[in-house]
Amino acid sequence: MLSWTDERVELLKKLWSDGLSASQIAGELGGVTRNAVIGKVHRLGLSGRAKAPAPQAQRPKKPSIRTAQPQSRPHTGHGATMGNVALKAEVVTIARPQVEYQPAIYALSEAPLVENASILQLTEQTCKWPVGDPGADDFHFCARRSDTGIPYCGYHARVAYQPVNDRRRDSPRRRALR
DNA sequence: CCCTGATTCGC
DNA sequence: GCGAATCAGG
Repeated sequence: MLSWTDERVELLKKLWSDGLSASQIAGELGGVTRNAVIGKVHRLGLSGRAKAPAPQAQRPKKPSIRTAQPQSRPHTGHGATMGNVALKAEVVTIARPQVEYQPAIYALSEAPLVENASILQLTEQTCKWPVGDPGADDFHFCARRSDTGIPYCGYHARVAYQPVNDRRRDSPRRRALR
């Protein structure tokens, strides 16, 4: 069993005060259940968080990396004036889900916000993709910018969620329609 | 049924 | 001290 080292306790305190749920913290720490986390929180006297964990209520939204489908396309060949075309194009642009396009904007070559980032240095704006063997000394997190509302940079978002898309493509529902 | 934190109690 | 089992609740 992994013991509560000073480092792990420190991380627990940080994540707990950040409003993460016990199960989320257990997932970050690894090797412990949410019950263990809650038990530790109580023994540390941390129960009763200052701020509400926000309305993160039910399951976290799974960001979709599907290829964006424009709601409409400007009809360039059917008598629309230049002005109309421009107007439609503008509407389409506004309707674009930003998450879908961010991966194309963020290249893997961008420098991490924090070099060799430890989990303690990750924020809402840093990619949480683990790099290397978690047991190795040089283990760290990607930490490239990710302010798209998803926990990964553009590159790792593709890596992380592509399998989900594949599964969706082969869902029973889709097979039935084929 | 998914999830949440709180509590108990054998280890 | 630890955490699984259990409880009460959203």
